[in-house]
Amino acid sequence: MSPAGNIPMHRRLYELLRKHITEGIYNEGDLLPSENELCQLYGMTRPTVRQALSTLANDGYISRYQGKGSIVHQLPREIGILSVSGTTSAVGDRNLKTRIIVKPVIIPWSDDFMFPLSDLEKESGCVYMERLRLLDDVPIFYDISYIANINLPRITSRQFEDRSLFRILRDHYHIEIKGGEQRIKAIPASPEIGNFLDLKRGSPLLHLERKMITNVNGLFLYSSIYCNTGKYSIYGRF
Amino acid sequence: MSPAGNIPMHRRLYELLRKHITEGIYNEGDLLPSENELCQLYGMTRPTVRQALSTLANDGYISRYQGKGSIVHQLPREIGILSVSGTTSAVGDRNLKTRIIVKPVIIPWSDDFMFPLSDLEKESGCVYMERLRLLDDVPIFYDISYIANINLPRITSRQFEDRSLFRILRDHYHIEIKGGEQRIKAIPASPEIGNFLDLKRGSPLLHLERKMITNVNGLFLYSSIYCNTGKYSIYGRF
DNA sequence: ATAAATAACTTGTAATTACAAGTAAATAGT
DNA sequence: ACTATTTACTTGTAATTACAAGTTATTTAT
Repeated sequence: MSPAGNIPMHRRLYELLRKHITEGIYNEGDLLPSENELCQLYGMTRPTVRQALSTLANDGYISRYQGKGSIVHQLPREIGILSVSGTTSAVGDRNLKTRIIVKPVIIPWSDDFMFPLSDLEKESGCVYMERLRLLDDVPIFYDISYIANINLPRITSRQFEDRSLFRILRDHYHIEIKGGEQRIKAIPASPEIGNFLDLKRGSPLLHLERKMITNVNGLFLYSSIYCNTGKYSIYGRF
Repeated sequence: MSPAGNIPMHRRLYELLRKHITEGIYNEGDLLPSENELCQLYGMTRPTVRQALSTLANDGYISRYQGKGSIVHQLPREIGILSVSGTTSAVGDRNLKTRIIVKPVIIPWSDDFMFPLSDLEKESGCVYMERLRLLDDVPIFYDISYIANINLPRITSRQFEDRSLFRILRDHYHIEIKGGEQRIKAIPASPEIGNFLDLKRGSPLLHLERKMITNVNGLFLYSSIYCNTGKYSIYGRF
């Protein structure tokens, strides 16, 4: 393996192993090939292999034990960056649908926005959209997205049906989510939100406010997510 | 700096910088000294320094930017491993109180425990306790803890008032939390829980089920946390 | 047969070298 | 005064070497 395509070798190995783990080539509890074996297999040196394994461990895909090796974990499936774990059975990608409630429009930012905004963001205006996400045809997430309109040509005319916002940002604008912060609350369902999520008014609802950091300096992705956790839980590692 | 005390150099640098960040020697937005400067300052080489900075970045204390440097973040205060961010003002350690509802007792594990248990855990029995945690004299967390009774002499007779369970485990048993997993739900308050948290029956309540991994092999700490998020939010980074 | 010592693995730590790529400030040219 | 270029600095990537430390299976001695 050589550093072609401008993508670093450790990143390529990370993606490859991650794919093998998520696709089930390695299963829960399996030992990954040793560092030296990976070096031979993919023609790279130990620091490079170790960097890939270190990232995998940070992301929770493996645990590394001195003298023993790297053990594989099977994480729950993810929706966007949110993980859900069903109370009954595992969640597969197949059953996930997205319905657009408000197509992307450019609006001014609200004065009392949930996160502080930079001057650049305020000047640029806000790309706004609302989406409903269903699992097994049951509405789970009501997702309101905000992103500053900085170098996002033709964003309002893109096809968002059944495609992740994250994927569109990555494929068309080379924007990737690198991390972020969030606040979590339990709130009573308002009549409007309750209507979308099939919940009675006042039913407990999970509310997340998130600010996501991208690889583009000064560009952040914000979302306000209402989540019906009656059947599924939000799952996370720390 | 030499690898004395059997603690690796990169770890020592990590702890030092972390201390400087949490104590406010570096503030939000500050640039850390460059990698080469840190090398000179502490007499180590770049890979070692980079390993320390990499861990700091993973733990959310800094963000690293190619060509620019490492920028410091001031994280919100933490209660145990849970971060809370107030809707009004910052949360200080001073206002935090703990009230014991059920003193530590040894009981058998429930048959339908929230996480699967190992045979060793089942045989060992369960140290059980219930605590109420208050912020500014307002009850915020109702915390039910479970831990397998493996090598925990005299655990039921320890003083838990106003002291963190984490600190007791660390100070008396050399047990440290290394990570874990959690499920988050919004639920309606039951009369009992509502009574402790000053909430009407049916009010939205945040419920967390957590399994925490320790440095002791096979020993896990479980907790079921009910959280009144009316005034404060659970805060997290990812 | 059992137990202790050994050997052969595994990952962890650390120094060294070299260059690539991104950022920001100083400089030179208009 | 402004713009473009250069320069100096930052972190990122990658190979190489050496040894330490933990785990496991094998071998050896009892």
